[in-house]
Amino acid sequence: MSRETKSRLTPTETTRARILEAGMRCFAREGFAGATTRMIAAEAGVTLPVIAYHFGNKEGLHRACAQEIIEQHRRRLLPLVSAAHEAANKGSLSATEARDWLDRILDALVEAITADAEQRLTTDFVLREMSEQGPGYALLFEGLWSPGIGLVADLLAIARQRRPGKEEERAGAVMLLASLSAFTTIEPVSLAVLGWERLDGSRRDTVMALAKRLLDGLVGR
Amino acid sequence: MSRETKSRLTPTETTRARILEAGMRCFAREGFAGATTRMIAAEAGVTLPVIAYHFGNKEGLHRACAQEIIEQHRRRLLPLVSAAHEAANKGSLSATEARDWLDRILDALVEAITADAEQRLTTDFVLREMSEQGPGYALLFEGLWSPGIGLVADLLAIARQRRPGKEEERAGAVMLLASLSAFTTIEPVSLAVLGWERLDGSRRDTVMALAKRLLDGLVGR
DNA sequence: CGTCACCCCTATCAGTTGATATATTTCGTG
DNA sequence: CACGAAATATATCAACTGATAGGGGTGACG
Repeated sequence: MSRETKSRLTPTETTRARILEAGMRCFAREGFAGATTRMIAAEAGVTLPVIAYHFGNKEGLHRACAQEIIEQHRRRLLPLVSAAHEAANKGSLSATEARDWLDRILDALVEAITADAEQRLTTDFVLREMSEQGPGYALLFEGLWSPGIGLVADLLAIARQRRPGKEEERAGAVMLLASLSAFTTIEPVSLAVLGWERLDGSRRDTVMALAKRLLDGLVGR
Repeated sequence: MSRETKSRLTPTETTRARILEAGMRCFAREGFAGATTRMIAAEAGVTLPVIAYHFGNKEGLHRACAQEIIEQHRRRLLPLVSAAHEAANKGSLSATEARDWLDRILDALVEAITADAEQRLTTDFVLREMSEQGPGYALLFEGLWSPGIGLVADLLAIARQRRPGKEEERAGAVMLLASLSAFTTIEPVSLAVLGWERLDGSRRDTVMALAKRLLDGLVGR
């Protein structure tokens, strides 16, 4: 379970890290059932049993990937999210300020979605897990998804000058974020519909503007 | 390929129909890769080779399911869709009329989403296929998805009093429909977030109202 | 130098899956 | 009833998957 080693980045740790990264890529691309342990091992440059040695089994690796993603996002998004959450909870947030927070969050999400494949790894992993609900689902739901929806819902409530906690706001938050799945889960389909090859510069702006208009509708302008 | 029999519903045809239905259920529930031919055969009450006898192989069955869905939807939605499409193409549609059509389409979609499991079969099948892009993908994309998006995009353009065909409207249509995936692809997740058990009466109204508000945002009220 | 824990590999297993060769049944038709 | 074609079942195959038993190499430490 705990793998504290005295010196950092021993050869063992780099092997473990390589497997973890290969697992992320494969799971994000193929899903838990679709990714084979041989595929992961090959991509990590190791042989099959090494995975079991470090992570127990395929499920263990999947959970470890989910945990890694949660910690990455905590490191990256914690300042943004905790500040917003704190302000929202204190009740010291005006409607327009809440709307600003929502804009910023949407910006960050569209940014994450339109990033290059390497950066989209975690996004793809998480969204795929929300559809499949594999071994890492519970971790991601509790550690990432549920709190994220909660934050957006609270901000929505403040922006609409209602008291938070209502189901309506949570459902709205869920649907708003789901609208972005057009360019994640079913991205190739959407790109084919639009005749786009990928989501570069000006097209990202288009998507961003559309997300803002959807938000407008939710907030009631 | 062609299986025209003179008399209707010969025992052979009912076997074929049972397999088709079992395939729909299994593919909708587990996806193309996840559903096993044995699972389908058992659910249809036949043995393995019968599937191959009627459909060639697993891929053939999957394509046949996709084809069946397309024809079902054509029969069911053709009056609605073709009337809307015709009106949209003739340019004889006012902005408010276009908005009415969009409302009606959203109603129908939310209705389809919140129906019981049996009725959601085709919806689940289609959406799963948009994510996985299995053997039946091309059929569903050309026969259902792409024209559907096109219709919504054209109506959106008219409702906004722009000329149709712009990428912006198509992207908006894609995102609007994707927002509904909150209660299809990732339905269990959303229900867990909301503390709901299922999407019954009043909750369906909530979702419907939210979809309308998202549409408001797209149209610009 | 010995040895012992740690790390990684080769080889192999049992279970599952899609497919099919072959046998049996069913049924219309003469 | 006879017979042949269509429809279904039995038995089996090769490929693949997750897992692991067992061996070898390496380095820290006495």
